[in-house]
Amino acid sequence: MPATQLRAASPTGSRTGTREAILALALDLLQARGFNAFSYQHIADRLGIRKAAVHYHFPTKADLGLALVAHYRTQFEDWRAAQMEKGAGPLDLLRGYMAISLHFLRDGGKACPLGVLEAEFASLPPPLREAVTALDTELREFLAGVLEAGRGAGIFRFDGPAADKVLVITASLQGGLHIARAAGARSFTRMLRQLERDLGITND
Amino acid sequence: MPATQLRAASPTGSRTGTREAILALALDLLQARGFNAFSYQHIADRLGIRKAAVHYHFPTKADLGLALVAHYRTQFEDWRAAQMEKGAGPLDLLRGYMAISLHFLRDGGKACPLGVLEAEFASLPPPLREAVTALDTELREFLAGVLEAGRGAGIFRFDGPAADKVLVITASLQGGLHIARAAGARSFTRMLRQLERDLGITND
DNA sequence: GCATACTTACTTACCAGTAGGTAAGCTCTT
DNA sequence: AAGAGCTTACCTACTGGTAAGTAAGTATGC
Repeated sequence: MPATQLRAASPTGSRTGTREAILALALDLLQARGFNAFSYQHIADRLGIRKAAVHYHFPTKADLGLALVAHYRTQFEDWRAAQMEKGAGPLDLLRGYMAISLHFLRDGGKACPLGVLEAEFASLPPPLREAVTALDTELREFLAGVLEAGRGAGIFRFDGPAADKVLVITASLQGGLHIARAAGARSFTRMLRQLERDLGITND
Repeated sequence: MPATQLRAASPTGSRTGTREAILALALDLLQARGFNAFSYQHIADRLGIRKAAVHYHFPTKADLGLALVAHYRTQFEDWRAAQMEKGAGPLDLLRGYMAISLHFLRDGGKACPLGVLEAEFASLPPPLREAVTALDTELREFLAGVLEAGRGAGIFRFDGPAADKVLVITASLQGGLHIARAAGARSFTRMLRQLERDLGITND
């Protein structure tokens, strides 16, 4: 899509920004309701455009899902780059990652995009499944590095491989966001505190 | 539902067992695909009956969802009663609970019914939401008791309130079952081992 | 500098399929 | 005779997706 690149490069080229508006709204709907629980019609209605306009930008729902994963991946990469630039340590990185989840929860009870897609995994188009698996792996590898570095620096304390510990932490965060919808937001903040205790982090 | 009680009480009263077959299949579909991802038509097709027959037993999908939660609750109560009868200790109970999750995963990559319903919480009929919250609370209270008893007996070792630790464990189990679909079944068994390590359980 | 050719970003109008749900009738057992 | 347990036939709403058309902008050749 050379035209898209052109628009992205030159601000004057983007007259409406419809594509970006669809992506932002769809990510919201995905996190708040799930991939199978929103339709092109919902997006069109809330954006004041026609359904076919959504299909123009994202021909099939699989295309939209793929773009959503790519969009979320970009957001994560930007966050990671910003953290690295300001020299964030393992504790900053872990707490920053937790803060992202907490922000989701407070923003209308949203969940992690990957957690939502994994919950609906069986009904996802195969290409979307592969994209989810790939990003999921990337996030876990990043966090495993954070955990290992933190343990080496004496900031975290835990038994077993960091690759196993990261599974507990990401599963807790994703599952905890879902549980918080039924059990209340406090359940999630209490869970976060417990996750820190389980890493030997002593709170002031 | 007097008819249900009658059929359940007197085996001769149940000629076909259609109601039970619907419940069993619907629970399967719920765990494997999600509440919004199966339809009355799916159930009817796989059971060799008509869609209206499903509506006869469960007029609306909310009714079916409510029955599903009640059904799962009964299964849990039966399991708990059986464990209590054979004098299971905290470690048996915790591992038994983990084994249920592992059994779900191996039975076609199914997830915890409550975890699935919580992931779709926003699109659930309000009565169903309340039933989910109630059962979720019950399960957590049970497990918190197990954790506290185990800590008192020197079997488990963890910091903080058992009510917080149970949030980490249930969120891990529910989230871990979803993640396993994208990351593979091994990720779940490794996560289970880490959960045990985080409780100070030393494996042979 | 102006017409021609083409692209972008939509709209209107439609499609087949499926969703949940209902009313009326049939059949078998008690 | 009555009711439980269905079936047939239907309804409306909505799903993802497509075809055809159009207004507005951009690029190119002369």
